[in-house]
Amino acid sequence: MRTAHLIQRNYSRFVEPYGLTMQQYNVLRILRGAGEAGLPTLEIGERMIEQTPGITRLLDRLEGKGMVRRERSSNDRRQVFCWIAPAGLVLLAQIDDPIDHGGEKAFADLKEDEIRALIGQLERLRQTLGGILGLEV
Amino acid sequence: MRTAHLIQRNYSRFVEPYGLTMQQYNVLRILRGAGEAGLPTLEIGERMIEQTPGITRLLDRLEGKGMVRRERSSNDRRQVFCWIAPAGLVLLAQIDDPIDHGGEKAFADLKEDEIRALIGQLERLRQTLGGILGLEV
DNA sequence: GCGAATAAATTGACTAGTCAATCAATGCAA
DNA sequence: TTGCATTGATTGACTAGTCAATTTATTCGC
Repeated sequence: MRTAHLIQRNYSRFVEPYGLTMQQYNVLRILRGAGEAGLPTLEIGERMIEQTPGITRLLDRLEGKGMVRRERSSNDRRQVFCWIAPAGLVLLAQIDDPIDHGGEKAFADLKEDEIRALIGQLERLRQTLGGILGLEV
Repeated sequence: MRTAHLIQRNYSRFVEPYGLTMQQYNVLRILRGAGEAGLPTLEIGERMIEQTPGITRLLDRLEGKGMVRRERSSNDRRQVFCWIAPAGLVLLAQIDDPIDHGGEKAFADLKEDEIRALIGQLERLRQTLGGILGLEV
């Protein structure tokens, strides 16, 4: 948990100058990945670590900044679809390089196969925890 | 970060029935460890993951529940010393066993030496990150 | 011994994460 | 086809984490 906290802070340095939090950055990345199709609100939540009520408010803020567009689906009027707005794409394009570079530096001390081992062990841990908690991981 | 989040949730299950959050539980553990001597506010913060302004408010809530006692130091009147209150000790005594047991279950799938390797790699990662961010780890 | 720098703690304002409750739309079953 | 459960999303109320600014007390240099 200490390590996760430091990683969070490390990445935050790169997105905060652009007025984004890590979570907001994450949502934008997910929406960029979804492309023209967009995504319903709760599906964004499923791809993040977070619980659903938080997603709505995250999107509120991003919409307020003009980074995201939302529209109630005419197909199933319970759903609200979300798209990344052009301003969001421009912003991401600026952040992509520095943040990737910053991430590499953090892991520079670990060898390729150590990183793989680390990921594997964390995955097994999540598997166990997911079973205990009855959640997807 | 996903794994850390699940671990947090796993432990939360055990402390929330007692009206505590994980961070509050953590503070109580630290204060129990400090014993009769108590600890100044910011030293508690240093032993946690958190930044200082959050500690004050954490302690406000714990004091409100009668779990913590605070007193301005007569020695250096800038400092506020904190102690765990008797009610806090009683509460911890109830939680200790279930939470330790719950923690063991989470790591049951990893072998002893895998856990050691995991800890070592996370430590090296924190070392690197601490250097980059200019923080203690 | 005085004034400036420093240290400990707090407050304000914000974002985020959580649970419980609510609301509207949809689907299903008799 | 009407009533009831389910689903998608939101709101309210709370805890937590962060930064910037502030308050109060101490220390250091001269």
